[in-house]
Amino acid sequence: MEEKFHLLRRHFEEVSSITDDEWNFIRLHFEYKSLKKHQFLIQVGQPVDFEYWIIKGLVKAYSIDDKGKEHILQFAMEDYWVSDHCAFQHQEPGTIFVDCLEDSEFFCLSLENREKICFEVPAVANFFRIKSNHGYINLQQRILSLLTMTAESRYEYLLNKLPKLIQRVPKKLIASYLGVSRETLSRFNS
Amino acid sequence: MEEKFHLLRRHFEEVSSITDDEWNFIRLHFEYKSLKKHQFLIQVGQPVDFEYWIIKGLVKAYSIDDKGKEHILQFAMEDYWVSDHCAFQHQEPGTIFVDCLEDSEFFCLSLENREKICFEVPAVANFFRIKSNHGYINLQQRILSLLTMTAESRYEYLLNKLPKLIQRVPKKLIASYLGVSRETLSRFNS
DNA sequence: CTTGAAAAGTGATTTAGGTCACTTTTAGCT
DNA sequence: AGCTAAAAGTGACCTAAATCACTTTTCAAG
Repeated sequence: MEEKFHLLRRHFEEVSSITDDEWNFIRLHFEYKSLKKHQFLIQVGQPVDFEYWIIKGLVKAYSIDDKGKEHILQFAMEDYWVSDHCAFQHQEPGTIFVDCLEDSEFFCLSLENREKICFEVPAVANFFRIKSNHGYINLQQRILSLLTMTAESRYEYLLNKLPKLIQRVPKKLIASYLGVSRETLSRFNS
Repeated sequence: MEEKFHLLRRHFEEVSSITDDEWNFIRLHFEYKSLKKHQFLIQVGQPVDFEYWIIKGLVKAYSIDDKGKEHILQFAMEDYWVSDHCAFQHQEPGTIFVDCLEDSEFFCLSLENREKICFEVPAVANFFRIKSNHGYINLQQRILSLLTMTAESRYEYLLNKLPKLIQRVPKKLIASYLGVSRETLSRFNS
């Protein structure tokens, strides 16, 4: 566990360094959680009590439409943050599912604890500010890719950007992330 | 100008209140800018020196593809922040255009000044953290709408969510924001 | 007011990608 | 190793939306 907390500290310090005292305060506000493949981290209609930092593993965040079709909002693996941010922020029931594609481990941060450490330790507020900003930029680029690129070039782009991810995830889920049918994606390689 | 700065202060205080001293420090870090309809705030290839808070007016942020087609990333009006966040954050040349759909006024914040006031006044770090988080949530919802909804229901959804915007913006730009052709959008009403 | 340009509407045609139905391949289990 | 289930591939067909070409309407500037 010490080792795992060390990874989290290193993650925080990618943005700006923090003192040992600050760190000892911060770490008290995280809980540890471990799940097996196929278990749910978040479910539609259930409370969303935490944001999760992934120590190890891989999850998918997705919503299911009226026809039962899955649409993937995000893949998240080691060193990523994941939650139903909307439901979490407003402390409302979940609007999406998040489940594990591999056995996974998490550090869990409640809204109350997040606000506490942000207002107590300014470096943490800046950490989340900068992380959130990066996330925003990434989503803008995904939107642009959805507006401007064909399904095939979105696929090539993703292959290029996250090659390790593609290896760990079935192609039908990649299709669902790209907004393309499984069959169409399958015809791209050929 | 006092009146305009007052609006900006009120905007900051939507998240958490700040002292007069803090405010007097903060406001020194903003510049004022005013542009006429059709003038550019940001251009591809040009430096992106600021993030902009819109005092008054309306702008569009968009990229142009190889066929010369415009794809709208964002509309922004009074009380919104706009920039080429990606280029701004990395202090690189612009990757998108931002121009005015109406005569507009802005408060401009440089990266250096943003970091200065964030690290000097923790309330500001928290302000941007929370704003950025809200922005992230909005973009996630837009991605979901692009993945799960038909063009027509995206249009209805937008009509419902931002009715005032639709009145101020030509339909062909709405089409470009929704990722639909002008002609197809035009057939939806009938 | 008038007039020229931009925006919006509309019909005909094309096309990217979806859907359905089926086969082949791959990967976990015990 | 052998078996089942999930994943991936493939052909035939369908459909939502793009594109092209043109007309009508609206709007802003002299």
